Amino acid sequence: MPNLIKMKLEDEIKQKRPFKSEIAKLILNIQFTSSYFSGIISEKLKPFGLSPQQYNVLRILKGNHPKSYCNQEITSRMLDKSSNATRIVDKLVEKKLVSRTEDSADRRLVNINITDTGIKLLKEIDKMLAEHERTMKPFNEEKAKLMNEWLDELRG
Amino acid sequence: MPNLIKMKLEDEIKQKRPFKSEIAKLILNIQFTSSYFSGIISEKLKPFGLSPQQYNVLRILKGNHPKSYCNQEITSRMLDKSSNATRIVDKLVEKKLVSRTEDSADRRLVNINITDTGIKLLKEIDKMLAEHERTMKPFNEEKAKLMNEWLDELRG
DNA sequence: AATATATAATTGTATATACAATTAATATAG
DNA sequence: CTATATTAATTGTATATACAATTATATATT
Repeated sequence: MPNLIKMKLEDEIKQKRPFKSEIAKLILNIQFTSSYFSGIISEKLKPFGLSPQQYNVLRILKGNHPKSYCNQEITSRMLDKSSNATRIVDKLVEKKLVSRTEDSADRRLVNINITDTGIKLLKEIDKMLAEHERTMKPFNEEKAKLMNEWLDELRG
Repeated sequence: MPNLIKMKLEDEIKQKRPFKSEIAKLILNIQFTSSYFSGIISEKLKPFGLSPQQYNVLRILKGNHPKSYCNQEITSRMLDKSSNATRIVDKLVEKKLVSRTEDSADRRLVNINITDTGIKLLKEIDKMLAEHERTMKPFNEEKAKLMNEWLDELRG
């Protein structure tokens, strides 16, 4: 039901009293909407055996392919700054989607590359996501652009 | 640094290529902004010994005080639908912020109430949060209202 | 060059989350 | 009225997260 019709935040979380302010409501709404999309994305990724975080890291690495990124370069590009890149990369190495090599110039660093298998998997996932987007209700690009600016401002 | 000046999402996650669309960017921006606020809120709650989820549940219960809510009524009102209300309530009971009583009419249900200690703690937290809001850069209420509508639409 | 400081990654550990399995009580069907 | 299905909460368990501690290497200081 929540997916089919537009529902106000108050209805989704069954809040009775009005919010103290639109901004107070906005913070909750952002958290709720984020969790809503995480749920959907996580569900869509399940058949591919990836968690949203693993997918995020794979995309970061593909964005720099064929060059590598070290651990901290990945961390600084992740959506969730507090997560542990080492362990996420562990999982991706297990699945042979990325490879690790020690940096010869600075041996503290470890260079991480996406493999061909990883690139192929990402292509499949992107195809699936594009398909999914087609089934979504269209949302105005101009509105999205404004919202992006306002979200940046809200954090600023 | 990210807290002091307005920074675009691309800079925050050091993305080089432009996004495929404003909407694709928006989904990421919502997740990033949500994680940003969660971090702040979680930090602010730490001195009170509460996690964001525990705080969320306390507020839900206060919203219905002096009446109780059962487990599923709490779950349906939580921001994150997939979390386990039983365990969060466990923690709150340990801290004597809520109490549990078996429902006499339907013994499958457990009625959960916020205690006086819980209400007092929430008052302190609200005071602290109001103080924090005063130090925040003001954000236009009208913009916030529009964003709330658009977020609802985006999920719809 | 030896020592201290800083940086990068990993590891340890407690807590939280996702989700299936279980238990207990109630509602429904034959 | 008994058997079955449904509902509510709890428990089990694997995985993920937060964050401190550790290890290894590099840089800076005397």
